[in-house]
Amino acid sequence: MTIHIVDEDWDDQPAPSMAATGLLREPPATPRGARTRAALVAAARTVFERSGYLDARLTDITKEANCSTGSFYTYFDNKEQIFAAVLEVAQEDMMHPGMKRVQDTDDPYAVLEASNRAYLEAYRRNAKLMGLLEQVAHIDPNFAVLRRRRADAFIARNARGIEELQARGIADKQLDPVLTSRALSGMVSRLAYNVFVANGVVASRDRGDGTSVEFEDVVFTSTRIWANALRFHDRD
Amino acid sequence: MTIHIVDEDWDDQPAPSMAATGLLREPPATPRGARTRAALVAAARTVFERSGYLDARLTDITKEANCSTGSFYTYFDNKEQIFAAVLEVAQEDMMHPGMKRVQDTDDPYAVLEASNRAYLEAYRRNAKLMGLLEQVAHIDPNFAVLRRRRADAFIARNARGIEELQARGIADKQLDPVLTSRALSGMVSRLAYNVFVANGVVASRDRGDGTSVEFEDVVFTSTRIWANALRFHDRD
Amino acid sequence: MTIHIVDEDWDDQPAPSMAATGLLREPPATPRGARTRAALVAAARTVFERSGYLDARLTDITKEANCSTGSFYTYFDNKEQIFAAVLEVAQEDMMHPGMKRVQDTDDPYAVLEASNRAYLEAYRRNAKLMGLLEQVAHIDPNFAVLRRRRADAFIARNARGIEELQARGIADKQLDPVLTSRALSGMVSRLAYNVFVANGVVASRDRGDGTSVEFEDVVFTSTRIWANALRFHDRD
Amino acid sequence: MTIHIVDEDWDDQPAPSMAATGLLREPPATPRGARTRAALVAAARTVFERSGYLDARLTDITKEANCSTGSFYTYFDNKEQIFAAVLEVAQEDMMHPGMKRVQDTDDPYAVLEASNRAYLEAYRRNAKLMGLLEQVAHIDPNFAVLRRRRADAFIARNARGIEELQARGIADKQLDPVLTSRALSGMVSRLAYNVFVANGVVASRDRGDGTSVEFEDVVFTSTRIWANALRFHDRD
DNA sequence: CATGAATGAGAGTTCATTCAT
DNA sequence: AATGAATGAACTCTCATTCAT
Repeated sequence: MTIHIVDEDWDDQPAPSMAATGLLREPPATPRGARTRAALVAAARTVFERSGYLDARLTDITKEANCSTGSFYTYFDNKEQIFAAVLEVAQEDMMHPGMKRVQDTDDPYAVLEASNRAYLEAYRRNAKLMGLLEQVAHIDPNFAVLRRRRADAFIARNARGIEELQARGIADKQLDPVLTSRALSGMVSRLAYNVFVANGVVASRDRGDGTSVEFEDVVFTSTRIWANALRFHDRD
Repeated sequence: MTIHIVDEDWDDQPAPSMAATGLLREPPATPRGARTRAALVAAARTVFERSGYLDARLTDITKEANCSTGSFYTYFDNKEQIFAAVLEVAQEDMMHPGMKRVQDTDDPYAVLEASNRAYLEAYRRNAKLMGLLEQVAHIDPNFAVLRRRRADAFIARNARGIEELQARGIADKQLDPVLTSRALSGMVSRLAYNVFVANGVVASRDRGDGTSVEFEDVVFTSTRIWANALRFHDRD
Repeated sequence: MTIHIVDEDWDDQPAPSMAATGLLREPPATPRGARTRAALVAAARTVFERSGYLDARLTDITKEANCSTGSFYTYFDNKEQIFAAVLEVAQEDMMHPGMKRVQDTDDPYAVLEASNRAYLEAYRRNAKLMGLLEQVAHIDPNFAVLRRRRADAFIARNARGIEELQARGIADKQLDPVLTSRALSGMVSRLAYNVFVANGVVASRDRGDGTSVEFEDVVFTSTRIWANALRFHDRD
Repeated sequence: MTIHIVDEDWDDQPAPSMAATGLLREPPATPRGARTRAALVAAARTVFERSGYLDARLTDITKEANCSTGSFYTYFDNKEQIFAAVLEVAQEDMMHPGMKRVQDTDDPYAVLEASNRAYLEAYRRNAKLMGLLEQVAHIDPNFAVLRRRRADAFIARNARGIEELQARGIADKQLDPVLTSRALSGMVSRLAYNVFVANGVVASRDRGDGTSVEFEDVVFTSTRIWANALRFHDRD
């Protein structure tokens, strides 16, 4: 079975992703240029994660990269574009999280679980950046579109997975596959955001309690809700 | 049964709401003052919904309200504070959406559905504002906290509902009530956002397809997923 | 002998003083008015002493006086004018410090000392206000003139005293009476400022040592320097 | 002998001077930058002397320096900081007034006189700026502290001089060295202020008389009062 | 006389972007 | 390619003063 649960935010189709953000420039010609560009992107990630997208000033980035203001414009047009470049780099890790796909089993629950775990691990690993993307998607329509595109691709695929399961009599036939896919995919990514991002940003300053949730609990609950929602158990 | 499905964003406990944003000033002493203040809040909502939080200039608001910049500062300290006031006003509508609570039935499914429908209707009615809140919560930590607080109250309540159902043998006992509540509440509010807000913002400019989702489908799917996830049907 | 050492800042000729600051308005007609005006002046002193002249906002004063902004303009034209009114009131105390004039003695040193002590006591008593006047005289030319006029009157009188002593062979005849009067009067008022005002404002935040000077030491040193400078001792 | 009469305002210990105002930024990297910065400082001095500290607008300064508002902030944080820079430059001249120190003589009176003359000449040369500093010290606590620190260093040194003279039997032993140093140092600087600054500011608009004091008279009187106060003459 | 809302010119400050070196 | 100074439009916020009630 091919269900790849989840992910409104990332897919592994690199093609459309950056087209959305618009035309990264052609790569630097000289190795020196490549080095500078890379330094800028790395610095940008650092600064964005430290200060947030809005508060990051271009000069913060160039300072962090040990280069001049002018050099920035040799490689990027503006903040938006370098943020896209940061995403580009991180995408690698989000996309190929090295999850040993549980392909050998036919147990849908096991597949679901593996998929969720892989996603949540990647999310946790890139939590700061995911938070950033969330922020930026709410600020810059271009990134909202980007985010949306990726999500839609995922949703579509999961929707096909659901359909398949329905056809095989394993999943609740009353559910609309697309809408259900949207709902459940969104559920996991939102939960990931709440647990891995917001807990760090919001909760820490606000709560005294130990509301930290165990990672395995998140995996288990996400998976079980998916499975329940689709009524896997009814097979039995 | 007392489950009041969902809502990460609003609850009907007025107390903590504005305390978070801090101290609205004492209300105007004269009717004239009250009128001006109200005009400003209304203008603010208009401008915010038109331009978004970040692009809204204070002068846009005063212009819209037909008053001077100075008057703005008679009633508010800054953009943040007037946004809180806008929320304050809208809260009313979100809180008491006039849902005829299905109290006469003991059917958990019916209760769930009524609750979801009421929530989704209110969300749709205030879609622009909800989108705004989402944006601002990602920009201003104060509003992130505000949003979080409200959500937590809701989640806690729904968690108790779930526990109760578990005790009565109606709901899947394997699920952690709090985490499940978080996941499912988040699912509905995220879905609402995607359907009522993002579709307007993102889709319109980007999609040619008729991705508009029928309202009733959203109600049905949300409810069914909730019910399935908790395994209501197992009773039968 | 008639020497009345010191004071660049105050004299007992009330007449010219306020003319300089310009026309306090005619006093309120009704007793209620008088009360409001008095409240404003008292409040102004409080606020000025708390925040300094520049940082004192008119609304701070009216708030402190429990009256409306509008009322302020019933009695004063602006901040300058109410400050003049504050000075007017305090002048009383600076002018008639209840010093039992040592008239019965012919010992110039004793007279000097009594005069200095009386001045320094009054200065210390009104230290905050004196500091304020110093500040304002450096900001508003009108008050610089006011201050100058008062000082000049004093200097002139002391100059006459010095002349007299020179004539009697008690004081150094090489000294120009007016310039000497200026120098020595200025010395005492500056010392008073440094000890009673600046020590509180500047030193406290900056020094850990106990640089507080004993009041009697100030009296003694001032007096002895005056006496030495004029060469009283040469008589012996 | 080592007495270096007077000066509450300036000393030649460069160390603590600017530390007080805090952290001038690192100097411009290019000559062009250095030119702009210098132009700004010069313009600032002009504008400050023309309009006073309070009335000087940042745009007045940039206009005078023929540069944009932005450039100002390339080199300074605010008005306070550029004022410190103006002082920094002028300090040079106040510190090393080219006074041919009368080192060859052991006559305390001659030393005193030379010292006073040098100080008063420097004061007169920088009269406008000294008036400015006086004003600013009464407005901005940072500069009050700065002024105080410098004065204290001077006072301490002169106090040691007085002590030495007392030990050698040349100066009145009844006087407390520190307090006396304070009083007499203050006397000269205040006199200088009155004669060189206030006469220009206040008198011009207010007096018709020819109150202009001869420079040599000021030197003579200051010196003689110092000498008398310490009872140099008693040696004879 | 008292009230307090309304006014609006004008100040400081930020920072993305340009461009001469 | 790299530098970093220069730019200036744009924005927020203050507060003395006015005036209708």
